[in-house]
Amino acid sequence: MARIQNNKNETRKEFITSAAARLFREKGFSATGMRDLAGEVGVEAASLYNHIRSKAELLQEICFRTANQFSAQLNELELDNSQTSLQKVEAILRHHIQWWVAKPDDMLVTNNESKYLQEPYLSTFMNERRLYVRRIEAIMEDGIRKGQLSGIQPYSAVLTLLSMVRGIEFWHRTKKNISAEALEENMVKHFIDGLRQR
Amino acid sequence: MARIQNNKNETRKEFITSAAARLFREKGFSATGMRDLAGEVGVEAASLYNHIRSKAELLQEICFRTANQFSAQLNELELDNSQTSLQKVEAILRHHIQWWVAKPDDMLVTNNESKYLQEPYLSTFMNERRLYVRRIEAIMEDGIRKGQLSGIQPYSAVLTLLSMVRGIEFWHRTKKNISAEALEENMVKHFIDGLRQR
DNA sequence: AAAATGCACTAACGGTTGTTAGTAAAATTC
DNA sequence: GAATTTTACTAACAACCGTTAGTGCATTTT
Repeated sequence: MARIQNNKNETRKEFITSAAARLFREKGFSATGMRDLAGEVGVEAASLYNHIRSKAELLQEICFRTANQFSAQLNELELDNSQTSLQKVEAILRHHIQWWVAKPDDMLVTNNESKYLQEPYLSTFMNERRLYVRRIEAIMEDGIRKGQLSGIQPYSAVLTLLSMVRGIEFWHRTKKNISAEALEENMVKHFIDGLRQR
Repeated sequence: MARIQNNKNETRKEFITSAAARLFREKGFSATGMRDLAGEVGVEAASLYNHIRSKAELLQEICFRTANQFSAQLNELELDNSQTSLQKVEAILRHHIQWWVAKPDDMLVTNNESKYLQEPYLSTFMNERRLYVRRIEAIMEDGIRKGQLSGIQPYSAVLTLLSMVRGIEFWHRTKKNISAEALEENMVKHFIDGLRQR
C-alpha cells in the first residue's frame, strides 16, 4: 500500500496528469484505459479517483493548460510596441517550435485529442482556438499595412505556422537527423523568408 | 432486410470503407464502434462481417490505399527529366494540398490513426513513411547540388512540407475564409519562396 | 424451376470500459 | 497519543466492445 511517489514539489494530481499526457499521446485518449494509467502511476485504477474526478477531467487539464500558455504569449506581444510585426510573428513561431520540442506530449494531446473534450469544454476550446488564429491574423494584417509582409493572405500564413511545426513530432522519433536548434533555425528561416516582402 | 444501397459501380466493401474513413476521422479509430459504423451504413453490426474481415482490416485498407497513392507520384517524378528539382518539389506539395482538400477523411485517418495498425502492418507502414521522406530529401539534395535551392536542410524542408498542409483540416471546418484555389496558391508561394535560392 | 450463393437478421460470447462503495492502513493534525 | 484526514485497497456494477454462430429470405446462376 505504498503511496504514489511524486517527486519534489508537484502534487499527486499533477503527477497523474503528466502520466496521462504521456499515455494519451502514445495510445490516444479513447484507447487509454484507467487501468493503463494506474499501472503507469504504480497504483490500482480505483485509487486514482482519490486525486482526480474523472478521465475527462485529465484531458481538460492538459488541453486548457497548454492552450492558455499560448494565449498568454499573445497577451504580452499585443502590448509590445518595440517589435515589428514580422518580429512578432517570428517570436510566435519560435514559441511553438520550442514547445513542440520540449513538451511533445502536451502539444500532441492538445492538437489530436482535444476533440474528445466533452461539452461545454469542447465548444470553449474550439472558440478559443478560432480566436487565437484571428489574433495572429491581426498581427500579420498590421504587418501588411506597414509593408513588412508579402502578399500572402494572413489566414493561410497562420494555418501554415500552426501546422508546419507538427513535423517535430516525426523528428522526435528519429532524432539523429538534426539538432533541435538547427531544426528551429531552419524552420524559422524557411517560414520568414517566404513571408518577407522583397 | 434491405440490402446496403451502394451507388453505381462501387462494391459494398468500398461503400463500408468510405463510411469507416468518415467515422474514423470524426471520432477516431478506437472510439468508433462497429455498431456506429453499421448505423452509418444502414445495417446491423453483425452484417458488416459478410463484407469485411475485421475492423482492423478497414484501417489497413484506408492507410495503405492512401500511402500507395503518394508513392506512385514519386515513382513518376523520379523518372521525369523534364522538370527541375524545384518544380518537382512544387508538384509534390501541390499533390499533397489537393489530396487534403479532396479527401480529408483519408488523409486524416492515414496521418492520425495509422498508429492503431496492428503488426506487421504498423511496421510496414512506418518504414514506408520513412522511405517516402528520404526520397523527397534526395530530390531536394539534388536541387541543392545544382544551386536551385537555398541552404535549408532537406530534412527540415520535408518535415515542413508534409506538415504545413495539415492546416487544411482546420480550413475545412470554416471554409468561408478563403477558396481552395487561393489557399493552394498561397501555400505553394510561401513554401517555394522560402526555399528558393536568391 | 431448381440449386447455389449472397446477405441481413437475432442472439449471444467473453472481455474490457469508467466508475462507485466500502474498508483499512498510513500520514497528518491536534 | 488521540483524532482526523488522506489514500490505496478489493470487489463489483452496468454498459459497451469486436466478433461468431445459426437462421432464413432474396438474389443470382444453372
